[in-house]
Amino acid sequence: MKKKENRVSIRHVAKLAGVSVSTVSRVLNHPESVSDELREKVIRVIEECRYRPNQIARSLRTGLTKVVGFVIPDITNPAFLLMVKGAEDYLKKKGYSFIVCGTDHSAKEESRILRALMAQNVEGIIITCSGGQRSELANLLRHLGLKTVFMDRRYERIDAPYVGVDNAGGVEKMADYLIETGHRSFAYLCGERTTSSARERLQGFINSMQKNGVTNYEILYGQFTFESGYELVRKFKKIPEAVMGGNDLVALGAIVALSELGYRVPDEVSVVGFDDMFYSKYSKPSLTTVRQPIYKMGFEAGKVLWKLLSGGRMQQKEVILPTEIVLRETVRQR
Amino acid sequence: MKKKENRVSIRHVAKLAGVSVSTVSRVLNHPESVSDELREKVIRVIEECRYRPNQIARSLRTGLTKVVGFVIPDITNPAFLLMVKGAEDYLKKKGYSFIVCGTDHSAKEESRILRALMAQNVEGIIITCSGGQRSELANLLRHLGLKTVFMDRRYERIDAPYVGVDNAGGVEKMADYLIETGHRSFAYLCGERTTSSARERLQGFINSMQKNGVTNYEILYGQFTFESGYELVRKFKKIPEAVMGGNDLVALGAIVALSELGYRVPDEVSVVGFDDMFYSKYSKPSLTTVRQPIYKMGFEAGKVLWKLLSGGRMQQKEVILPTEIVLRETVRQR
DNA sequence: AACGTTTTTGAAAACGTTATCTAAATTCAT
DNA sequence: ATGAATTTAGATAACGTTTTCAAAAACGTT
Repeated sequence: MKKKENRVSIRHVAKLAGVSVSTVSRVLNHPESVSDELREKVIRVIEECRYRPNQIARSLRTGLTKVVGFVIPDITNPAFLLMVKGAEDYLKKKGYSFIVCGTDHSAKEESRILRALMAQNVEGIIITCSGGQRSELANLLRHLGLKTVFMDRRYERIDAPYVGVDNAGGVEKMADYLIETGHRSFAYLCGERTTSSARERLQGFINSMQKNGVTNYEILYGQFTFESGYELVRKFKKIPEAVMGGNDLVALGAIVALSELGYRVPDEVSVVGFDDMFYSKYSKPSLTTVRQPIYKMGFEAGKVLWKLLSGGRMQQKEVILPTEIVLRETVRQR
Repeated sequence: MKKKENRVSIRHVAKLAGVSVSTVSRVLNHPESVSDELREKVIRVIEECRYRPNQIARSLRTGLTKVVGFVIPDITNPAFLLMVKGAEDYLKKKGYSFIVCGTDHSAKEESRILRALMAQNVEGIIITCSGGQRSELANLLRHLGLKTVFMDRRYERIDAPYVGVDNAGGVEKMADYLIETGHRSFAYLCGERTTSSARERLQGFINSMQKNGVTNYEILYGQFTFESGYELVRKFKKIPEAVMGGNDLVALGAIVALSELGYRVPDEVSVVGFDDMFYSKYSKPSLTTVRQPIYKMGFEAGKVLWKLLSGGRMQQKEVILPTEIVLRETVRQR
């Protein structure tokens, strides 16, 4: 049996190549500054003994870990992970690795995670915060001095870049469409108001109502879940001609509650969502909804973080992506 | 403006507390070995200046990073992430942090990721491998000497612990049930045969057929996707009385294909799935399926990895979790 | 009071890199 | 050729910890 599989270090390489440690390091980091002869020799040795620089030692020395963190409310929600994937796809080309953490929607867990990330010396984070405007988060971020970009959900208490979608614009457009197609009474099923997205979407709804002079509407508050949509329907004062879900999940929940109550969708009630999540096109009837570019949002957030990390000054504090309405079967055609 | 927010190091603490660096380190790692007096003084200082040990330096010194990696085929699939969450919930109590990587079902990407993980000096990994029995993976793992546990999908070419569910048993039980309830002809819609789960489930189906002496069945091969279920139905030689999906997604796909073809589920054809994913209970009609304890599987995998990391010898190379059949609306009652 | 034991502390050496600084070698202009 | 300017290479000092080793202090025992 071999002695013990001790990782090969830069020293071994130096010795084998008959050069100094410095030279090997230079070959790795500033190859142009070493003569062709030595460079080739060193490279050969590196490949022969399959040397890989120890990232830990490198980090300690340079202070740079080439790791970024993601903080999202729910590690089990495909939407958040699609964002993460977008950001990763951009950032991995720049040589970064990733730690992704879920907070279970808990502010306390969020703080814990942020500290842990800091102890791991991540260079920066992309965060979709766990709702609320708790000052705790602001203080922590400020104190840790962590480069941060907010994604999908705003956090006003701190001056960091934000990338999201045009929530208000999206539902406003959809509400306009519903009015155009002859719907006259509405219900809006709002998600957690502690999140900026819920507030913005609600605002979009209100904007459309006011702009079009319709007053026959009802707003119910709940969460961004299927169950919430299901329950909220049963609290309607009066069944409206159109119900708008805060996202696809609540819209789907609303649809089954409605059909259990004996209302046919879309013949008697139209229902729309927001997200265009995977399943929406397969549900029966397939869901008319506002599509948001989730992956793209992550990708853009990645870009922004990279700009932050590479020291470039931010020209814009926000990037807001457009949404698109996708027409399917849950809206009655007149 | 302050000088520059230089992180406070163990040296600062030592100086402020009027003790040596060693003592501070000991307070952190072997508190019992330092006198009460000094220990308290040091702890006070640590808290006052909010000192947090630099994990990087610590890792360099000890060779231990307190980080484990997860490698899964698709970072966007809630099922995989629920497993990950299970493992994290166990392992975070032991002080670990996590890197989770998706391979996009690509063996090549998988290799790349494994190397990257190694360069990050993760202490171990939990992997749901990207299908196939490519020797590449075995070689890599062997060469890297990474502590590994396989989750959900077996990989026979290497002698590492495996935690999964009783795939064969689950579908066998379900098939038995379908036979009991009077179904006489079957179709099995198999997922990627490069995965052990697909093979085991198929085997369970065949076991039941043989045991019960039924020969009137058809096996179709595809993927673990909604679309695959949808397409496979159109290739039936003859519509069977019961179709079993390799997972819920393909079952759901089969249901819509079937209803588009004019067959009513469950009155004319029964359909069952495997997984009991989130949406299955809400689909219309709600899906009868085999539930597997996804979160628990991850949790157990976490346990096993921890045993590996803390040097304990594995008493068992495998942990196989039981499945449970959940009866809903897609099976005709006689 | 003298001596061995044990406990508590500090100095210093690692861990594997990169960066700074100086010495040697080369090039270039006279 | 000579000296100045430039390029190339090596020694060495960090980075922030933990651990080893030895010294100092405390404690018993005679």
